[in-house]
Amino acid sequence: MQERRPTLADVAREAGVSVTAASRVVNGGRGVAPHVRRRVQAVIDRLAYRPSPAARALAAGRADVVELVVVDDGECSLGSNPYCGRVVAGIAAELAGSPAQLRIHVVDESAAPRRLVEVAGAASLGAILVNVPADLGADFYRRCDRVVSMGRSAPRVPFIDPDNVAGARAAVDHLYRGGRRRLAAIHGPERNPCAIGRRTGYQEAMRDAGLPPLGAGGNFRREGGYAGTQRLLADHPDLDALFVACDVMAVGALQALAAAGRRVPDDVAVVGFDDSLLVSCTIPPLSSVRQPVEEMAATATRALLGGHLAAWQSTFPTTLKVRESSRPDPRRGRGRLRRRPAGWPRG
Amino acid sequence: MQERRPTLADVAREAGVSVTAASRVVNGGRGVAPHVRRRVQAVIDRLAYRPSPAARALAAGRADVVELVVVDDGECSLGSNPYCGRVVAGIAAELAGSPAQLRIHVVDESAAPRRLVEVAGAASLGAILVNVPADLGADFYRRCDRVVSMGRSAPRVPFIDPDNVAGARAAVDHLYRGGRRRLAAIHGPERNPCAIGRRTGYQEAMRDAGLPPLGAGGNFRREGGYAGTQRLLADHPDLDALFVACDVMAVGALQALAAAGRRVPDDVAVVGFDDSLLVSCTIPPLSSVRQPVEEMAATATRALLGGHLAAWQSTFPTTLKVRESSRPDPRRGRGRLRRRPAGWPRG
DNA sequence: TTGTACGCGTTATCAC
DNA sequence: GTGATAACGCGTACAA
Repeated sequence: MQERRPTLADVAREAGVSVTAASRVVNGGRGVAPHVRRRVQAVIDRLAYRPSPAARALAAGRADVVELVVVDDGECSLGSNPYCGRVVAGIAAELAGSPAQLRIHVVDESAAPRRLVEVAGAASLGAILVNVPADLGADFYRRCDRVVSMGRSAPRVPFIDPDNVAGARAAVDHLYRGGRRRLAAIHGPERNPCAIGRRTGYQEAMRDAGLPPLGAGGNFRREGGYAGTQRLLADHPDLDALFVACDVMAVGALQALAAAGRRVPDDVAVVGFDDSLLVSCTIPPLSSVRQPVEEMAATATRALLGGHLAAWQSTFPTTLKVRESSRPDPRRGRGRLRRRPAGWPRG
Repeated sequence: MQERRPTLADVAREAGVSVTAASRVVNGGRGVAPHVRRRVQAVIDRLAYRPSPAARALAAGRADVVELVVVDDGECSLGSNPYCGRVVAGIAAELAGSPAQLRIHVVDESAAPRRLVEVAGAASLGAILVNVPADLGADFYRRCDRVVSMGRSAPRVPFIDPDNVAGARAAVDHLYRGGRRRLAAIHGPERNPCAIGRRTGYQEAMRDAGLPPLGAGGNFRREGGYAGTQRLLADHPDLDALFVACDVMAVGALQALAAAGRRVPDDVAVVGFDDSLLVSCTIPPLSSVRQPVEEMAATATRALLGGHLAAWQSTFPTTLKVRESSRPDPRRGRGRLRRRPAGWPRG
């Protein structure tokens, strides 16, 4: 179907120079006379020469490939979780224009330990980890230090994460200012680092506000949000606000509230976390704490390409996106607002 | 950080055989004495030998890589469209276990013509195309015949698609049996092959039912669903069912209906298309025509790996998933025209 | 059945 | 500034 692709040797011969010179031109290397460079470049364009990634990888001992490793535990799979897609989009955007490419490994939870060893051994530019448990992250890091974890991992593993604590605090703050006082939360998985941060933020903010924390445990699934809301409604029928640790669960919460006959936001205000594509799909549209996943993934990618990763880490600010699900109820008067206690977090 | 990875030569030396024999064992080739095979295999395991993809690609002239090409036109980006994630998941699942890997190219609409040429030129195992317009698909096929388009493309380009026509018919059928007679549709982009199939199915089914088609054009975005629904409500205030060409638009439709004070499914039944993760996020849960995207992507991948792609094509059955948004209204008799509920219409 | 030797397209080292 | 040339790790005719 296609002719043999032109090689560097073809270019060199055609331009009347050595392959070394041609290689230098291709790679923008130093030590080539300007007129030679121009001549070679012309030939490259004419032949539509593209270097062979395989040969380049073999010779250089490293491939221009960023590995994306996603551990699929049912909650976080590419097919069913908006987060993963955003990560891919962010990496892809950063890689566009560079010769580097993105390779994806979706590994089943059970096969993860084995598969991660393989990927770590074969990684070149580096790897980005999504939903990789801390112990496996540490293991990976031991084998390959060119790695960034999306979200905190084991202590020394480079990571990038959103400011979960501040995000949760902002959500509580916003709900409090809207006059809500029976302010409950649905948390994520017990030991998930993101979930821990969001729970901490909620608890700190509630303590600062002098309110009792009302929490229900959960996973990061819709069903968990639904069940958690049912439990909370049973235990605290008078609750008037919900902070939910992720959008997917928040969707379940909205459904549970609707099923229980509570109006949103009139009876109960709801704020989710992630600001995923789901927020505009609910009725009413969901307030949510935005984490800039695409930018974070792009930053992680840049860090990998850059190289200096020793103890690298980065925390991105989160921003509260207020939508219909948490508009202040006009019936709640300002008079019901408590005075701000000392140490109340700034917005 | 890591020792030099063992090479095939290491394995051969360690096992006391030639590299050829070792290579045969690695690749499961024929012509190796059983006891030799076992001995070599033992060494491979002991050294944890993994063949170098780069060297293999260079020597064999082809890399074990499946290229996924997604044209990002704003409607179909990995970050914001559930469909793309499902494709990735399907390919990844099929590739798990094989040495082949998945490489992702998200190409901007404007850069698509240029980028597709590059990918086609460098493709090895082959490519899977998502949201690639027919003309570009034809162009790609001309340069590289190891390609499958997700959804119909230009005439000779191998493709895999859901049975859009039958899916749409099933949706209309279901709504009709639920007693709906003022049955409108919101279509997808004018020239999108999937959208065309769904529109055709709707129109055929309506004709067969002896009902006048009521259609509004749209894109595949939520806003399009919202606007289309508003238009339809304005033009046909008595409509009692909506078939929407994709879930994302259906979400918009649900919102528009809610804003207009129409109850779902009591006043208006809604059926979407795709059965994406959105269906369980709406209130009420959305009936939808399921297309098995993951399986389709896996099948496409298998086809690529298999090789015989000349004029290959495959159409997958769609199945209607009935949920709350289109439950038959008990007040409606089967086949009887509906009675107007009290308090309607308004606005 | 087994082994030798060359080629794949590129980078990098070192002489010129 | 330029150019031979040796790796890089593997597949595979071809010879034994």
